[in-house]
Amino acid sequence: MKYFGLVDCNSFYCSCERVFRPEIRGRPVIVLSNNDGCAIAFTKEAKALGFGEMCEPFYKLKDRIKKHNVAVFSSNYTLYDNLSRRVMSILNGFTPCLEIYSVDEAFLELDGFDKYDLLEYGKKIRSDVLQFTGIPVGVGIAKTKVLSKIANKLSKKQHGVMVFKDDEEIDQILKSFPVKDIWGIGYASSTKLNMLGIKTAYDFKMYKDEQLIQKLLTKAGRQVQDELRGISCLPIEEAEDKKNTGNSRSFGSSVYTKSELREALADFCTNSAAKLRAQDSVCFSLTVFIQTNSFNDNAPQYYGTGSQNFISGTSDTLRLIKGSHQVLDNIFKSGYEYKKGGVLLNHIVPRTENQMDLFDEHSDDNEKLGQVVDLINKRYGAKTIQSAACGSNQAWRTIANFRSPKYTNAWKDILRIKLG
DNA sequence: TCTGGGGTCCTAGGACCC
DNA sequence: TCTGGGGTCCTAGGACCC
Repeated sequence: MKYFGLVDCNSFYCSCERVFRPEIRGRPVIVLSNNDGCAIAFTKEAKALGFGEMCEPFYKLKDRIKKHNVAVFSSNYTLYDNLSRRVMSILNGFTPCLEIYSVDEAFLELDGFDKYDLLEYGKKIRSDVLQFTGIPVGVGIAKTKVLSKIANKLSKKQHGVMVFKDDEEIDQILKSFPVKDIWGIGYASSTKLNMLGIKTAYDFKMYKDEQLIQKLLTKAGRQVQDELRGISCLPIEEAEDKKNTGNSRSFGSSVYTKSELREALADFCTNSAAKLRAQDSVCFSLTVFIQTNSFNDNAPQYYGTGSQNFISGTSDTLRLIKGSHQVLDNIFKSGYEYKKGGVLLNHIVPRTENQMDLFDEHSDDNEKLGQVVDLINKRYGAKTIQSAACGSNQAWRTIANFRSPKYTNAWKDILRIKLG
């Protein structure tokens, strides 16, 4: 019998901050999004104080944060990525078949493991991850991915581990599990299901008219229904190369000029190209967008977007920057207050499948330049070397007033321990 | 010019996820 | 004053072909 485990890190970003700051354990912690814009992660202590609404603007929370002595951090993605890798490497020791679903979640295939005590196995996973990384996790184990998600959610009340084995017990749980909280059922689908009188996961599981479900929720919704019934439709998916990638951000402060946007786009291209090279791929097309502040009702609004195709695939930062600037020339309109922009790379293929073009002047892309830049930045820290097009003025740079040190990847930030 | 049936490929946009 | 970023999958429909 095959089982699926879902391991999910508790309040992951907050837990990462706590690993190197023992004094804030037990204290409420909140982590902010880019530009310290809004709150995106909360510990259970913070939730108990009434925080926890996803993406609530930081400025609205300031007074309450001060009142309750909440520890606040800007997001520190380098730290979170690093700790995520450590967690995943521990999990890899528990199964040969691991799917890293997100920075803080992974599915484990447990094929033939039911001859062991799955509850004990779950506890062992939990205690090992905590011991070796300092990150607390919850473990849910069931016969399908959708059910393991539900088990995981309930594990929070069960000392961190929940195993679904007994069918009657599962039905009891599904009867009090709202259909809108099922993995794969979002707002649109749950509204449709509610209109059919389906309120709980159990209602959905037992609903007989499968053709209607297929029609209303498409194939994806039908698979969720079967997964609730214990019929596995969603296999573990091995990591694959990204099919699209990109980089976009809200600006630290508003920008008005084309030259500032050129700098920001150069920065986005630099980040995106590094991602491409990291998976040894090239892209054939690039999309740029720029937009004004949609929250400001009083200012004129504009959203500009445009694309450019490349004759041969590329991961050359300089070529991408040049392309993004050409698109910008087409879409830029002066007189607007720009607040956000981004670059998306499409039609990505492995470098080995790149189609060269005899008449393309770029066919001799300097791959080695990119590789050397990546190596230098890896060894000496991000942005040690970059294109001058990224500029130095950078009013658009992200604001991060509460950023923790790079404990795991900058020599100057490594903790020192004094003995005696 | 009109008429039919069958097929592929591509793109935009919706829905969902963390 | 201050409002996140990065993905995937699916479907409908247009363009094109025989």
